[in-house]
Amino acid sequence: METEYQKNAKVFKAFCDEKRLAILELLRSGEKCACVLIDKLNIGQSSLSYHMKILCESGIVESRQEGKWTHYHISESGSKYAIELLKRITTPYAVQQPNQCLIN
Amino acid sequence: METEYQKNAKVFKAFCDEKRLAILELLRSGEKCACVLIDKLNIGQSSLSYHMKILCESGIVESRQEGKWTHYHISESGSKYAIELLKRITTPYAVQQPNQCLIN
DNA sequence: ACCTCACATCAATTTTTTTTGATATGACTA
DNA sequence: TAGTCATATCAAAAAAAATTGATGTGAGGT
Repeated sequence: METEYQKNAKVFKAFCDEKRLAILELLRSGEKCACVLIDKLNIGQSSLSYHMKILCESGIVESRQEGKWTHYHISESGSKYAIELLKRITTPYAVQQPNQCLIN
Repeated sequence: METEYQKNAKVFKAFCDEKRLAILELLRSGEKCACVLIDKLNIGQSSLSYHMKILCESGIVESRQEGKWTHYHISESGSKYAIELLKRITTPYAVQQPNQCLIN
């Protein structure tokens, strides 16, 4: 069984590797075919495939098949989700303070 | 030399491990001493120290010395920075389109 | 000054992630 | 339907991250 923490960690795996950040940077300018990414990034074919799998599993990237080619693009909903999640896990929450009302 | 990608990856290293997410969750309710964290998570002393170092280096957590004790808390500025960074790297930017003006 | 406590650091080991080269799959093409 | 191309998957190797137990360090207490 996957814990909440493992599930959330998976989302941020997308961003904790420099190769994947480089891939995302390329995708920022629009959808790219795998072959273009391989070409621009100096990376082996199976290595790219591995990273794309992680990016897709994180929800940050989506793929679209077109004949033989696979095109990848940044998922708007996935990105929004990650941003909200990041906000949530870094926001302190109000702790039940001992009652400080003087008349009690 | 550290690339921009390596530098950014370091920020998100804070969030891609379940133990560190568990630590952050504890810190959400307020500053905690290392000994409390060790106690609440089931983790060795040197292991906690290792994770705290990564969290501090990411900028997400800050530490405060008080006598023998080290207290850790979530850094508001570090969190804000991470959120802005995440927004930036997942936001597609407008690409120079071929000029589509009909009179040219 | 010595002892103890809380934590950091280190070195060795274990575990996980990443890379690599080989092979599989599934779509187009001749 | 045989061949080729793009990509996924696999297994082995390499590299990086995490855990562990031992030792170091620096603050307080006696």
